[in-house]
Amino acid sequence: MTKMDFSIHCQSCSFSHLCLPVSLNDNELESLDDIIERKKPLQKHDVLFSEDTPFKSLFAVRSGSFKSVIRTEDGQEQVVGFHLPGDLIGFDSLDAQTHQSSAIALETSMVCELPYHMLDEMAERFPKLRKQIMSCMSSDIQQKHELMMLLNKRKAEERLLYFLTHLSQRYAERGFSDKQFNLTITRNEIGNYLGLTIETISRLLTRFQKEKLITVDGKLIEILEYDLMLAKSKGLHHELMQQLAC
Amino acid sequence: MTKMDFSIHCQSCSFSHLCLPVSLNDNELESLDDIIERKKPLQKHDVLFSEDTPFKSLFAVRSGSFKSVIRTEDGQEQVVGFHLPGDLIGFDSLDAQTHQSSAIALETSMVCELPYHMLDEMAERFPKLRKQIMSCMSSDIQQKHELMMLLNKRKAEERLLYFLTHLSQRYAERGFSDKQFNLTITRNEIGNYLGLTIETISRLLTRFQKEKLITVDGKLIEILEYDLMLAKSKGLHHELMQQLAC
DNA sequence: GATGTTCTTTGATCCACATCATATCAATCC
DNA sequence: GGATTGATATGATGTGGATCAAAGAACATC
Repeated sequence: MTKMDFSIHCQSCSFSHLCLPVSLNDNELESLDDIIERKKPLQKHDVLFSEDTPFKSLFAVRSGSFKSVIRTEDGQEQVVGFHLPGDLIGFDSLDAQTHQSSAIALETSMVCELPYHMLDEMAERFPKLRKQIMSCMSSDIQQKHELMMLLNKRKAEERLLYFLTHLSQRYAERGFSDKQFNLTITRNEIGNYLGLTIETISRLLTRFQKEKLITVDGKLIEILEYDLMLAKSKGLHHELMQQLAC
Repeated sequence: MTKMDFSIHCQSCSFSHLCLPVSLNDNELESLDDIIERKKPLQKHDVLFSEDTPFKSLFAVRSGSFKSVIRTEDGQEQVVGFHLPGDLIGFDSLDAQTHQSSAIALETSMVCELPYHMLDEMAERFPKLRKQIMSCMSSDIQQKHELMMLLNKRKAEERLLYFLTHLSQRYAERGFSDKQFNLTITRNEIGNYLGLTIETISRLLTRFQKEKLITVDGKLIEILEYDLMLAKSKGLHHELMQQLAC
């Protein structure tokens, strides 16, 4: 046997509303499910693919979490994204022979492998699938635009608050606890992603705690003031204060 | 007559090697050409679409140049891209009812309008077109990753050198003069894109000129030391120097 | 249970770039 | 021609977060 069965199918996957199955009917879903290869679990730090792996598949996160990183010519590393269950990984490599980034498990995780040529063939037959793939890529681009704004215009405090509220929101979408969660992402990785040092992240987290926005206990984060954090992350806090003053 | 004819077709367009027509055969190209609407020219500062324009088409730049900007809730503007002939605009909005960014002409420019639902329908019939659209989006994402690295890891000098060399390279791909060109982009827009102030851009440009990397005469830029600039933009300069010393 | 190792916290210092202020220059409009 | 406006340049000053340094915590290994 060459293909193992790790038994969960799209039809019963609790993240299908965020993944490609969205909007497919039973028939289409079954076809999609047929081409998906369930891989065996990856352990923390395991490399799903790296920048020299030939590109032949996209991956959907089934459980756990991943980071995507690119490596620069002078050997530095840049985290370009974090992936939660239901997310698709690999959209940056459709025009290349090999992957253009590396994907690394942040904890014990499972993925579904979607052979790209089969997916493409299905996209021909199923307009809704085609539309969904395009939508995913589109919102990926959109999110990168927001990130550019964050990195160019926002200061450390706002960046980290954006990160925390955004992560909270993504947990909520997945039915996880969104006000209290365990970070599988290290402070180092957060800093790398947000263009800040680990020291700055650490200082801010303790400050947020003093300000009663969150509580921190190692990797366990509790969000206490979501709305305020969200407002602050958008630099709207000062304007709100001004409005109150007027 | 509802549709004006501005007469240049894909078959004779000198940027087709960068645009969707790449890899299409004559037959396919003709079908593509049929769905394209040539619009009348836009003047500098004209808005091709903005964030409240209903999304129904992608646009290909036929001549001139554009910037894409997003607006934040607190009213700031973020430039997220510059578009030259052959580039496609609008990939960030495929999953939305309205455009998710604004596109503004930087000079007198022309575009081809590609109604999305017709393009999608063609993507069903022509695998190569489908592949090309996906490739375009994919390299868009990839480029955004590179940009994240630039904004997070590089200092002002390296960012601007990247911008200049990258622009030069894009001009070269289009058969334009790549060592001497007129910036249709203002220093303000460059700064906004790179997360720097206009003063920093101005100071760096004069410094680069003193260092004999470029000459600047208002909007006219001449690249004198492309290779050196490229190396410096990647932070490789110091290592090169070290290697020479060893 | 001692001993590296990796991750995090906290403090002191520094610097690249922002900010502020003013000057220059070119284009446009009465 | 003079006035107005927008883009650019350049100097003086300030600051947010990097960098440097050192010490805890948490975790793994034997």
